[in-house]
Amino acid sequence: MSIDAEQLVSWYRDAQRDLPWRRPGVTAWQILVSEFMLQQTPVARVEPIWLAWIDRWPTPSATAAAGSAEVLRAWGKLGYPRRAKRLHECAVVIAGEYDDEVPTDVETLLTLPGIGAYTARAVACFAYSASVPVVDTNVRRVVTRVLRGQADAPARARDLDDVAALLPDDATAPTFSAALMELGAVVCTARAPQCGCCPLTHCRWRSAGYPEGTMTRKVQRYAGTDRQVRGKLLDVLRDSSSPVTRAQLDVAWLTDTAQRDRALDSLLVDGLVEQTLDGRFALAGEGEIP
DNA sequence: CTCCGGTTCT
DNA sequence: AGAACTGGAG
Repeated sequence: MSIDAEQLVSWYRDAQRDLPWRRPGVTAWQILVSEFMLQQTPVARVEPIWLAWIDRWPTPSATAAAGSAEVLRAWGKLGYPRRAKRLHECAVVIAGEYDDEVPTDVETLLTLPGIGAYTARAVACFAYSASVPVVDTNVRRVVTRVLRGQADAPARARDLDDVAALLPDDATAPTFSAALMELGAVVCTARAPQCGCCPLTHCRWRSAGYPEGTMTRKVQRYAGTDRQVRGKLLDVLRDSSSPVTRAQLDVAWLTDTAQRDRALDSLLVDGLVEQTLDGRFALAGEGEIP
């Protein structure tokens, strides 16, 4: 059981989106930055921020030198700001321990902050053309449908090996991986798949008559959660170039004071916010000398 | 397994 | 009102 690499790759060569991090001349670090930003975040929202970001900080050392507070500010409202902190930490390590060059092997990449199983392989594959399986939610969905005939399925430890077995045994492997992700992103989508535009001639899901998915997803609310409160608190800190008082933070969320306190505490624990000696609050690294 | 943003589309 | 979005870490 496999996926026709020829069909998929030739479709990709013609139909791929013109994304800025896919253009020639983009460095491994800049691809790494795009992968951090794309974690759980749609392409359309990442694009403008990535363009401004690499123009301002094109290298790990430039990013490290900027300081974590400025990096958190530039991250803006992209979401999951812990990613920004980890990206800055990543820059510090690469600049300091790897001579400003992104490591090429998956094992080393996995040791860096914010880089997990997906991002390590995405960087190795897309930045260094390594023939490694790149498995994100899109790839998992495509493989589940085409090869297993199910609309969706939970992630399994086997997924990595299964996708590795699908890779063509030649130099087109990285393109095949990009194409698999692209197919999941624009054709074989979660909600309204465009099967009429699918380049694959064999698909078990189609043969089976598109059976419904059975996965019960968790609701992941946002309004009224601690995450929203954390966002409100960070809004205040991003907009201030100097530390703010507790009272200035308190007005950001008056609905539930216990929740507000819990949110602020979690930001301190995550290292996104720091308290100054006089008891005020600031973005982490605000006081550092750039 | 849970938590962690914020926007957009349906 | 839900769901989806190129995940990682505790």
